[in-house]
Amino acid sequence: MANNSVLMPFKDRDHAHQRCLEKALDQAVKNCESRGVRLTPLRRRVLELIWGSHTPVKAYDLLDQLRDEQIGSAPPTVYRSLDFLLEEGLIHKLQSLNAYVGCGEPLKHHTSQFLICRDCGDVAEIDDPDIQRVLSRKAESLGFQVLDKTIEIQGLCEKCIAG
Amino acid sequence: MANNSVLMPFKDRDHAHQRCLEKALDQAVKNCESRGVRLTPLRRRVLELIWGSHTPVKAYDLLDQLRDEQIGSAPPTVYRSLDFLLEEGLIHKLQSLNAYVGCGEPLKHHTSQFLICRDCGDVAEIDDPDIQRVLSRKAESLGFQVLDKTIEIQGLCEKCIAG
DNA sequence: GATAAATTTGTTATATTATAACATTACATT
DNA sequence: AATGTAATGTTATAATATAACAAATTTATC
Repeated sequence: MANNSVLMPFKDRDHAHQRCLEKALDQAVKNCESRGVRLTPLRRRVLELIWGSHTPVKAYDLLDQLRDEQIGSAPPTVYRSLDFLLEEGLIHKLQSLNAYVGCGEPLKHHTSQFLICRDCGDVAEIDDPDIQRVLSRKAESLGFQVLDKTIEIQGLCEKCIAG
Repeated sequence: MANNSVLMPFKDRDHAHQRCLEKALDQAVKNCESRGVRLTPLRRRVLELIWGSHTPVKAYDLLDQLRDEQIGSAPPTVYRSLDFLLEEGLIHKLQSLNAYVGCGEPLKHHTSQFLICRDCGDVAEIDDPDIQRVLSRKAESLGFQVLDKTIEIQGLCEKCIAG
């Protein structure tokens, strides 16, 4: 990849999504082991369902899928799993969509930036040092202590512009 | 003000909020006239209520206030007014709070950046050219066409850090 | 292994945020 | 006044999320 600030690219024609799902699950298992937290079957399944989608997933869509599989049955089931996965840095919530995506770089907790295509719904996760720097510098200059960042760019991805 | 990229500052001890409410309302009236859209009593009142608060306002809080005044009575009343005000660039929605704030620079449609204090709830609106530039440049380098931006920094404002 | 403690999940109920659909009223133009 | 358009009212419901408490499971300790 030319640009190493891209944590999760847009999914082009030959993007092998099955592989990145497997990779994500492997990493999640390792992360949870090393942190001494439990990636239970339920939590694991929710993470799989999120990674299984090419686009951000809504909580109640997850709930429907779990119900189809006779796992979990009520909103708290899903929201607790989402809370766990968010807490462990395995997924992100997109505030402008009320939807969830797998984290492209779950090894470290971080803030990142999202490019959201309004046409195809696909999302790219990036963490650009220039963006982080300019935001931190600005906050600092105003005496503001940064605890978290929500950076979501809505627009059209290259593929959709090409038509 | 030292830094002219600040569209709406944090409200310090001697911030005369009544004056900025009046200024905002005056500007809103003028904007709507010049655009040929109607700032009806309801819409105007919603805008006043939003500006009347020092912190972001929730839709259902607005609804409660309107009910107290025997104006409007149901959610659509409020959401329609909010939609109008958003459309006209007179307010902004904070996606990470599901709440609304008056726009510090309603003369032009624009995207801006928000610093949200988790302690006092106060919000500053800025529009920093460096931030805009670095985000635009990054999007462009990925072939992404920007239509809108959600940039919300959560943290602690200077006052609250000082304690 | 039995027991106690802690964590996770189930369950029911409800809170919060937002929109759909259609009726009515107000305003603007003729 | 008649007509068309925009705004608001009204009822119902969709979509997102959490509270509170019970039951089951896992982990730690005896």
